[in-house]
Amino acid sequence: MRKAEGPTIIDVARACGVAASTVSRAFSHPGRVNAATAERIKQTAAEMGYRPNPIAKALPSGRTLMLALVVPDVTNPFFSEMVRGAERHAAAAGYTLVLADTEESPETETTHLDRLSHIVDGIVIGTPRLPDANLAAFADRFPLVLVNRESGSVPCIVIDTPGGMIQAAEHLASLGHRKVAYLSGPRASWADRSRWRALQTAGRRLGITMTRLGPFAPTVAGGTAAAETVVVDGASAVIAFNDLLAIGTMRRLLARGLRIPGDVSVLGCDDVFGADFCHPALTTLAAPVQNAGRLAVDLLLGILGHTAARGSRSRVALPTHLVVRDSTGVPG
Amino acid sequence: MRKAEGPTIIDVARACGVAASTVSRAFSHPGRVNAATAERIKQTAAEMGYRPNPIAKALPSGRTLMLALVVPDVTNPFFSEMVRGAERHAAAAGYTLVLADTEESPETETTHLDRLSHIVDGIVIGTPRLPDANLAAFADRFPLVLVNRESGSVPCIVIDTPGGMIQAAEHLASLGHRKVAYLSGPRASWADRSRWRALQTAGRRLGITMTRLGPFAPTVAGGTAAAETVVVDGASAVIAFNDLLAIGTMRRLLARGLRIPGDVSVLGCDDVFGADFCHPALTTLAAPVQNAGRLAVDLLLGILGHTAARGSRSRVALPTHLVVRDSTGVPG
DNA sequence: GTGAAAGCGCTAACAC
DNA sequence: GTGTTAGCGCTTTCAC
Repeated sequence: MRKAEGPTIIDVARACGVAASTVSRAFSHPGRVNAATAERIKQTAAEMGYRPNPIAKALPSGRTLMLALVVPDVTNPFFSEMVRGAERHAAAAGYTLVLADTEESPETETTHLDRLSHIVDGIVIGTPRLPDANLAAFADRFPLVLVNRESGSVPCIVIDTPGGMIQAAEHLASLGHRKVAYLSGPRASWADRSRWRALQTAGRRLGITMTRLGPFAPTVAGGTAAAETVVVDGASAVIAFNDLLAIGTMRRLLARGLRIPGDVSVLGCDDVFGADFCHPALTTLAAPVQNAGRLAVDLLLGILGHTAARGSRSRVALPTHLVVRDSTGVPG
Repeated sequence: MRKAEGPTIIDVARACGVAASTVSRAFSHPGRVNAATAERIKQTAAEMGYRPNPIAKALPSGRTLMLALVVPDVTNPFFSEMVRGAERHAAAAGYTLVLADTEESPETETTHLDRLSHIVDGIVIGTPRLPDANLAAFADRFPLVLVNRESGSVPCIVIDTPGGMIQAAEHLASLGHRKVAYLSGPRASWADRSRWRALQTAGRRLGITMTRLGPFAPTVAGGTAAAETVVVDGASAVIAFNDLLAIGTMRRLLARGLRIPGDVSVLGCDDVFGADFCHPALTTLAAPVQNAGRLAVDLLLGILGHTAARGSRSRVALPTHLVVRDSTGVPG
């Protein structure tokens, strides 16, 4: 913004021969003002090119009509999808979206949360790395919605990957795998813990030996280290924390001369951009990420008192489904 | 934000036995206040947990310390990279980044620009779809920086893809290709026009027959249509507007039983996420996108009068380089 | 060097 | 219904 911009509410008021407050009402509470004058005001306001100043509006009302989305890594397609879902829904509701990237650091996460809380009306935070205590404390004094993380009674949108993990394990079991490795992601990640827990349970039930390898960086680059560990471990199939890690692992495995799925079957999580055109095409547990972003904003708007959703359940679980492609097959 | 939050400047002033204006100065213009009192003020402010209110600060100053980045598609990895570069640099300079997705629509672009101009101090817009006239008019009354688009004297960061196109054409010529097709992107795109122009020139010089196919959607999905056209056209090599289109084209070509690069060589632009692990790995013209995002913010900050860069050239061209992988080879 | 006071553009009681 | 009058929290002359 720049000083001395367009006309203010006062200029419009003067032009219409009414008080500034009437102009304000004409816009904010039409109905509390004579229909005819309201129309006349809007008319001249439009002619004068009057545009309400969001900042000035925010000061007394305490609401900026801005929402923030905090993610650990914008370049990760998983989060790009989330950003899109959130941005779309926010824009549709008349909100502006502020984006913050924590680059996987809990400290940056705190800093951003702190700064943003004075600027926006509410925050959606994707796969937070902060401890439960901090999250709870923050949510206590500020509208907050978590995505892909459960923490006390803080409202959240979770993707039921743990549930899907069972399906994934069954898929591998049916192909004949008896020794499966889980390539874990960030230790601070709630998603990682819950996935591993689900996998352990499924393994026991299906008679599969489950081992947990890692942690590895949840990126394509992280797959290099993961692949080495896989070779040593000797599992006939691996389930990666996410698709990026799975893709990176495949690349390295292939480079080391192993066949996929012949020697090792690889299964990812999320079905992000790239999972279908990598080589071999990745079998993965598809997550409705964009939808998660959208619903998170929806939940937040509900908390802010905009939607009928007010007071409804504050934990939404989204189903996943297994997409079988070419990276999994019978062992040997 | 929420009403009745923490302590205000007045509370701090009272606690220190000074005037509110002194507290204000202690933060905004230290030096214009006694060093000792300034220290005492900051001390107690910290103790009381005082946090300056950005909104209140923005009203009189007219500066919100927010910047906006407007892109046509956040889920496109090309723009995710740009977002990251911009976000990082903005955050480092103490600015908050607002993100807007136009979803390839010029109308939405206008709407966003309009809305944002009242909220942020400056705007970076990636590969705008708006006509030059609109862009110029807007830039005239508001700090604006273009990325990947040149328009009159509006400050911009351009990636020298046209220059790189020559290199790409030479690469194909040296492999023996004599008939090359350009798979074009959005017609409203400046990048598309300049790439095609460079290609025509290079084609003439190298004795290559260049044909322009399309336009196609600059996405993986857009590649399906492109591939069909390529088959009909009969070119031995294609250069796609971007990597996504190239990847989509390869998928479809492969599905139709053609060999790459045997039957058709495919060359992309940008070297985005996925270009290295798609199949076959894509030969592409690498663009320093993240850097472009960073520099765009830098240029904008310069315009806002923050950096020494003030008054320096307002058009920065970034070099590209060809990354040869497996999707190009000798024809036949 | 510091205090008092007048806004920034808009909203929200509270009168009339 | 509409005008008047305070602010929202901070910055910024302008005195002293």
